[in-house]
Amino acid sequence: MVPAPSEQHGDVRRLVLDAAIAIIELDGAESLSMREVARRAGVSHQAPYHYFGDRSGILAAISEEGFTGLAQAFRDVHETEMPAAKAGFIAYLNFSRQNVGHFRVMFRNDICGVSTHASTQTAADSAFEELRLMVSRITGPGTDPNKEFTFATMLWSLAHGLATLVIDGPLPNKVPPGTDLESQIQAVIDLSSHMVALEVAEMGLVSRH
Amino acid sequence: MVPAPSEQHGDVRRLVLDAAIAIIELDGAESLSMREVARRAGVSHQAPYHYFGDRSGILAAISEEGFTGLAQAFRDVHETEMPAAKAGFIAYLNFSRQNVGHFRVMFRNDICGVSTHASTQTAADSAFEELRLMVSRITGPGTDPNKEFTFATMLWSLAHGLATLVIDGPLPNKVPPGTDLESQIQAVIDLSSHMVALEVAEMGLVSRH
DNA sequence: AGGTGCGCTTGACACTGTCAAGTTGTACTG
DNA sequence: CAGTACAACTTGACAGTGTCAAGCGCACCT
Repeated sequence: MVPAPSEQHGDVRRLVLDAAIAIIELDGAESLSMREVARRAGVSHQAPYHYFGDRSGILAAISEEGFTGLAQAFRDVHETEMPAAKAGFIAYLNFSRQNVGHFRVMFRNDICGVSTHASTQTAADSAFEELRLMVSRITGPGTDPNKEFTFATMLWSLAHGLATLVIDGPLPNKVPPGTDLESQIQAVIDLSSHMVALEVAEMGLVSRH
Repeated sequence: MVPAPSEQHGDVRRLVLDAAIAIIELDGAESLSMREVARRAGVSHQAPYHYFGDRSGILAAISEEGFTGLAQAFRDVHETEMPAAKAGFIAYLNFSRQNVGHFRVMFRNDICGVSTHASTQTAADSAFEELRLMVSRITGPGTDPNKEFTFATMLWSLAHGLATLVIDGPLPNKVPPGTDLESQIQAVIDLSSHMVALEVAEMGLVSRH
């Protein structure tokens, strides 16, 4: 079949990518099939291979896009007036819930392609660097880099754990009656921010001494 | 081919399950193939179906086993003399790292089978109940149930995030030179426990007032 | 002795990822 | 303006996959 002339061309790559993201969002990366992607994008079963090489290529492209977006989300945190930790949590949760397709791929080392696709690797590094910058704003200047890394990992774990439990985990089913998921997420973020603030305050006291 | 008489029978189910867990541990749930499982277990390509119905059945069985194990790990926390929060973190991390195959399936709602397989559901519920009990030991008696749930979710997020970042995420590649993964994990756990203790202490002060 | 059913087996089918080899339009060279 | 090179797809083929259907052997009851 000849390519439909109704479609402005050059978009095929984007069409394919969006179809893939939609499938992952609906059914998980597990059931991402190149042929289904092609069908959704309205192209031959081989067109996706033209742009992405193979299945891992399409996943790498998705996670590259995701890491770029996450880095931007981290940068945007600097603009808010909220405490940095709280703004960071909210940014992470928002990003993950608004980009479920990307998120499901990005943090799965087996399929995200950071170790196999250089451009994905760079995008991931850049997101991580933004995280580091954000954390150094939270802990304040002059913090020991090693301590800072530990702190960053802790914050990251907290945000990442909550996001994955919400998106792919059992949390939505576990919300007690009388409240809803949204307010529980808010409550966890508030509690976490408060707790982090306590820790930062104590770190300040200790280091001042 | 006639079943090999060398194999003591009745073990086939276990053989199949272990083969599946091994595959998931090596290559992720993504690439769990029923036929490969059968090959590893040394049975026909249809034998796994006899015991587990279909692919989702085998995954459900794995996560059921996982949740049962996790519940036990939580129960064992009561025996230690460590602060409960710290012991809980360590238990969660140890469980996840020693049962990577199980863990990779348990917290993926799309494949774990909690919503489709009743026995998996019960096992998951029991693990969650143990978590709740553990948390109530941390926050102390008489805490508002809603607040307690929020606290539980926060602790769970922290532990779960760290575990997933370590097992399937980019953390192992990000450890700064001069330290190793193990000591960084320890440091994050220590920091987290300390921070949680600060929060609990403040909660106590506030409620006392 | 004859049936019943569990614990597997082989066989078949539609579907998958991927390699190989066209086909078409477009851009650029001579 | 013919020629050619190349990107952007296409169709075709192949081995491997999940799953349905049906068959076989053996233990156990009646």
